[in-house]
Amino acid sequence: MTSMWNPPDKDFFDTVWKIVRQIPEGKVSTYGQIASMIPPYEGTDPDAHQRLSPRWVGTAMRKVEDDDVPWQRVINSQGKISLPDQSGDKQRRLLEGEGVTFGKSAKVDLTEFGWEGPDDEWLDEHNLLPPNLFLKKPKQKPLF
DNA sequence: CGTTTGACTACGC
DNA sequence: CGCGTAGCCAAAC
Repeated sequence: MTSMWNPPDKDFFDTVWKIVRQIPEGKVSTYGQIASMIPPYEGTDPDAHQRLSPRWVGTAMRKVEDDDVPWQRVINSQGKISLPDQSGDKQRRLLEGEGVTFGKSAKVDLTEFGWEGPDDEWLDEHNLLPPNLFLKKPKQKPLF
């Protein structure tokens, strides 16, 4: 039930779009990183604090209609584009037009182009969490 | 109202 | 590195 969300937003699509609008030109973020910024919410089991699955960030990108949401700046955790070839090419061209470069295996170097997230003040204003930059094991160095 | 569906990810080879 | 797989979970149907 959407009313049980911690943030005041009515549904998580708005929250996802709001975050994606903060990604600056020339930078990229990942589905998992965006998802990690949204606080846990109460699921059907009150004890289980659920987090938004990165899949839903992808779903939110698919539903983007407003031109002010830079959907092309969200790629997957491998640094690659998660779209069928034709649309993927469009996304790649858009990013290249912003200065993002693709290396071997059509991968973006996240250490160079990865967005580190909004500043603390913005996060606080919107009741969101700092992005989890530790993509794999908790005690690992951040990937970017 | 139950089933299917992903613009995902971590992990094991 | 690449590839397959299990888990993911609200929305769409």
